[in-house]
Amino acid sequence: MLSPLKTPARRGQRLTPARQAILKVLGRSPTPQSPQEILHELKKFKLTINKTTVYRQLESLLSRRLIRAIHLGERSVRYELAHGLAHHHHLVCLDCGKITNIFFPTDLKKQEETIWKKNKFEIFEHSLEFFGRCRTCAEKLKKRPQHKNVPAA
Amino acid sequence: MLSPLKTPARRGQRLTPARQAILKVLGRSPTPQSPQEILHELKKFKLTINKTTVYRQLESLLSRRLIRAIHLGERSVRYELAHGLAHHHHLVCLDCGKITNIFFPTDLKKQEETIWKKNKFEIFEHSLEFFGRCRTCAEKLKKRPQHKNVPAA
DNA sequence: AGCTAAATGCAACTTTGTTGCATTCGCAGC
DNA sequence: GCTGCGAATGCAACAAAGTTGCATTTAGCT
Repeated sequence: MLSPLKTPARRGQRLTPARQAILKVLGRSPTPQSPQEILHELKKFKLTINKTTVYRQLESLLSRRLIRAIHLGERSVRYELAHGLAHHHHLVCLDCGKITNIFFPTDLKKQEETIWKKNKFEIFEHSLEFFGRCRTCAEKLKKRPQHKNVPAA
Repeated sequence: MLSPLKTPARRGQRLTPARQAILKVLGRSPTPQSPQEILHELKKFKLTINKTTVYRQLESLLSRRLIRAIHLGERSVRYELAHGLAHHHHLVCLDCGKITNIFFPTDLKKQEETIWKKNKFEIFEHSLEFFGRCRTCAEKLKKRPQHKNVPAA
């Protein structure tokens, strides 16, 4: 994360090409994108945007709740449009890294209430991600039984 | 994560001072620790262990399922003993960064079954973390209404 | 005690994200 | 449409976190 901005409240006032392009990239992507991936996508649009700008725009968009940060256990954080999709979670394949969105009602309301009662901890959001092996990798495994990221216990 | 080891299967064969010390640090800590924190703790034991060794041991311990990796939206991954505590989740205060373990039955079995049926995605593990504000920070806020990491929408 | 491969330390390196500062540009007011 | 202000950008240098190659040490076997 970037450190606090000098004038955080004023950020995100202008509709600049960089901001538009980043939103466009995120809008087109079905799954959350890392800063590196965004940078890479921007080049396809023939827009060479400096990485500093990308990081700063992502922070601005995040602080205004236009995008959400997703943590899938990688070095980079991923981002997705906050209002692009209904509330959902992610499946992460530990073999190929593929990310899939899943939509189903996770009724955590009761549990969030319990936490509030027990711990007096006020919950703003939660993160629920599933890690495992996707169908494609499972089929490959049948043919050639070997995989890289999931060593035996 | 480190790239695949040359001989991953053979790692973790010896009981070395470094391995013992890292397990001791994790065993003493109530909440998951980052590599930096582990490194810092080790110094308290008058053990100066190289960061490379720490990263390699953590990977070895992880691959043997002696520890678990926890991702709380920071740059670093955190680790905790795999068998130290029953299955649990975490509360992360966005104001002060405090981490709390919570133990309650999250019945995600049905949902994991649904995912298997629908997506043919085999789940090995899940990650459920709650982000918000702890009691202490909430009380501070009453006195001096200001906080840093949770800008208004 | 000697052997061998696992484990370690070190330095150099890569990747990812950050900061300071000079310059450019969106846009509100004229 | 011009102008001025401050937001936004680019660049280069920096910082933090993690990785690699390789020479050396050491745990655990015989």
